[in-house]
Amino acid sequence: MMQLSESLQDYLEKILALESSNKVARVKEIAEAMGVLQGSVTSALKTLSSKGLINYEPYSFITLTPKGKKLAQEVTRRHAVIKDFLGNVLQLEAENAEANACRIEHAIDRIAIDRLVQFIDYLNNCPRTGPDWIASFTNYCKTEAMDAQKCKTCLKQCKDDFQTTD
Amino acid sequence: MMQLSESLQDYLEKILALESSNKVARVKEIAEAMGVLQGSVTSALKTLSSKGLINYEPYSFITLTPKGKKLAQEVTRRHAVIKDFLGNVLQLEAENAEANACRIEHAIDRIAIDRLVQFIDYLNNCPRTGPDWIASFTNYCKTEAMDAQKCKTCLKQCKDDFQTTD
DNA sequence: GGCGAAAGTTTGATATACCAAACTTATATT
DNA sequence: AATATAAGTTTGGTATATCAAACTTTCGCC
Repeated sequence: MMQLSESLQDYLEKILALESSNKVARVKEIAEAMGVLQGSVTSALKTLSSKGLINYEPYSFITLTPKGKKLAQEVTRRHAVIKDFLGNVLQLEAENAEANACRIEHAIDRIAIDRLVQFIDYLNNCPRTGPDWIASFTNYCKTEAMDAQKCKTCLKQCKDDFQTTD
Repeated sequence: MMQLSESLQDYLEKILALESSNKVARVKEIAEAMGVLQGSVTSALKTLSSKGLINYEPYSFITLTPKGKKLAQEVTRRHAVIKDFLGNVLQLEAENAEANACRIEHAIDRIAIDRLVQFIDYLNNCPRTGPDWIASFTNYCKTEAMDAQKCKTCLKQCKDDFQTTD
């Protein structure tokens, strides 16, 4: 499709978020969300507009075109998937998961994201893993040890749980 | 520590690889490895040299300083961990795992990488998961279905395997 | 309606990273 | 040792993304 710079992808993402909450986006809000000055936003908006991704007239509000919205949603989805993995699988703190997701969303391609979605799904729903396996991973992160006896008990519990809820 | 641009981190990474195989790195080889022209390499080398990360004299070969080597090894480790996860856990094709790792290595921080290492380790060694669980995930990716009966069999097999190898 | 503040834009500057092409140095061969 | 060629460097230019500060437009309020 169209290869946008990381920066422009970020602008689209913020514009979508503002559009979702406020109907439209304004330069000042985008600048605050991006942590840049308003002048930088105006430059970016011109570029996005020239690529047909936003509706932009000087001194007016900003909305996404259908094309821009689709792209913004893709970026937002990548962000959400990665944050989910980092926060709910790796059990990173929310702030850290967010910070890493912001960067990784630009570095990962469609094939990898789609597979990651499948992985998270499988991990959550396979009876051999699921939420209690993730909890046991969290515990492992604290203790750094695997104990054969504990594993045996854990495994038995896991099997019993699945058989009874069957 | 010192925040290097993605590009300079890539240069360090390539220089380490060349140093490992050839003792020293040369401009031409770095240019080939990076996919840029030699003139671009010379510019980057000056910057790396000014930051005390490489030993560089015009028209001579290049080696890493201890500081540069440490940084290069960190980048290389991040790369290897991510490639391992993408290739051996998510089961992406080697080329795709490599391409994504090249980009993600610059986007992920130490906390996330360290946790990912723990996760891969736990996934490989926990009796509830391990290589056969990953194989069952790979199979799931093809079929996109979870079957309670299959799960029951899979879980029983998993438990039996662990008990006998105990 | 006019005016002041807030919002938005423009301009000129900086920094990074790259290329193309001219130029310099090193080397390899005879 | 001379010279052609390969390797390395320099120069000038492009593109992106940002800031600071001057400038313009819009909008609310009296």
